[in-house]
Amino acid sequence: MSETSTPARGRPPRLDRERTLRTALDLLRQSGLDALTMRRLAEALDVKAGALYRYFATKQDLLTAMAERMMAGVADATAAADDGDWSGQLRTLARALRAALLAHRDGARVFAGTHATGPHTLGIADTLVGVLRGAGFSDEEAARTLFTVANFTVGHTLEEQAALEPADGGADVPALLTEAVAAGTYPHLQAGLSTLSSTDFTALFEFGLGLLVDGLRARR
Amino acid sequence: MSETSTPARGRPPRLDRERTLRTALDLLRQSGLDALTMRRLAEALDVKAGALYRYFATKQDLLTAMAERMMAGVADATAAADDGDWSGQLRTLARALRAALLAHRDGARVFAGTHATGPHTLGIADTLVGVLRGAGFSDEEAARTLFTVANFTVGHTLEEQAALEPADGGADVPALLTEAVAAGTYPHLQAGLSTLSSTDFTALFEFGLGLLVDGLRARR
DNA sequence: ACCTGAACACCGTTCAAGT
DNA sequence: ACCTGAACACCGTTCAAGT
Repeated sequence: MSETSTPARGRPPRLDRERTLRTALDLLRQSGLDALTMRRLAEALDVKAGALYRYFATKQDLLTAMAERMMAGVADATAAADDGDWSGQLRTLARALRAALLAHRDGARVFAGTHATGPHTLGIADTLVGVLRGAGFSDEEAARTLFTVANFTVGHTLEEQAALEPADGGADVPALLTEAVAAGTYPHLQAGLSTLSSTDFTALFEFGLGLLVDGLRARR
Repeated sequence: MSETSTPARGRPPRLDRERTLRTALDLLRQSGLDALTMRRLAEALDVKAGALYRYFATKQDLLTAMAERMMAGVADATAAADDGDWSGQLRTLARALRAALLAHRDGARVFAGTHATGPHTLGIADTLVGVLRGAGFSDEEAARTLFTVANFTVGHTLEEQAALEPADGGADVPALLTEAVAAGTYPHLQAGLSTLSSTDFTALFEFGLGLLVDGLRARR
């Protein structure tokens, strides 16, 4: 009885899902999604690329596991908060989801590109639906709200992280927008220019979240 | 004076942005974004891949032009509609945006992965902001609503089109969800299961859009 | 049992050279 | 001026063979 229950015949593995996952998330944080290749990940693990396929059937599988792992902190952050009624709890949940995506470089792109169905992801979903059912919303309204809040949050954070990246293509969006608007063609965009080129994504997220919550309140 | 104003010295080009763009959108419709490679596009145009770079600096450039082209029909579809007050016009705009993304395979993925700032895209944005300003919302509220509606719509359609794709990885999401929920671990998801595994994305979109509109109404 | 070596079938992009 | 040929520096994935 040296350490584990299974006999462990042959050499002990140098690799496992856990170490691979941690290294992949580190590499993501350092280099971004486009630089996260199976070959570079293997190199960081001091192994050849082919070896990764013993633990993850495809790269997509690995990305799904990464997305699920990103959701790990959300439940705790939510439980810790003291947030009153259903609307406060819903806000807390949505903010924690955005924060979890923002906590990893390209987090929203990874999450949007996969379909995580692990315990963390399902736990968050269950909690959110539970908050709404507890507040008297129907099962159908609660389920639809889950999707609406998730889709809005992911859509928002996708934009937010895209705006944060260097945008190596050249001119950034605000600059292009300012230029196009200056020509006088888009009067309404011109009026909202200061907000449109603002980088206060938190205020923007809170605005959208506020609309959803008020819309829900009107339905009770 | 044979045909155009410019002298056209040398052979007439076999390629141009317009034909390349049309062929690229055709290829997208037939094969999806993952199969849209510069090499395959070149083959469809009966040319070698290197030739494409005379018209588009990078693949990202081509994708941005495709995203802009997808927005072409939105303004017309919006103008044709007879939709009453600001809330009806806002709904029409959001529905037309979703329809434009759905009209092309992987449309939302293409749109989300680029930052189109062409006249169609800016025209839609200007119209939406104009509707809200005309209804008495502040410039800031109008601009923030633009982002909220766009982010929600793109986030929703990303999910919708992902659910429509074959999902070659194996079991589909509803199946996985049903299985996980059956274990009894997620009581609230279990209650909403019929809605959660429903494929009525139009109803889902309308629910979210309705929340946003009602939220806006509460702000006037 | 676990990993390497080596290959297969691709990618986006560049650029000298041809026409 | 426009396109080809050929290369550069990569990809994800598979699988016989080694240890």
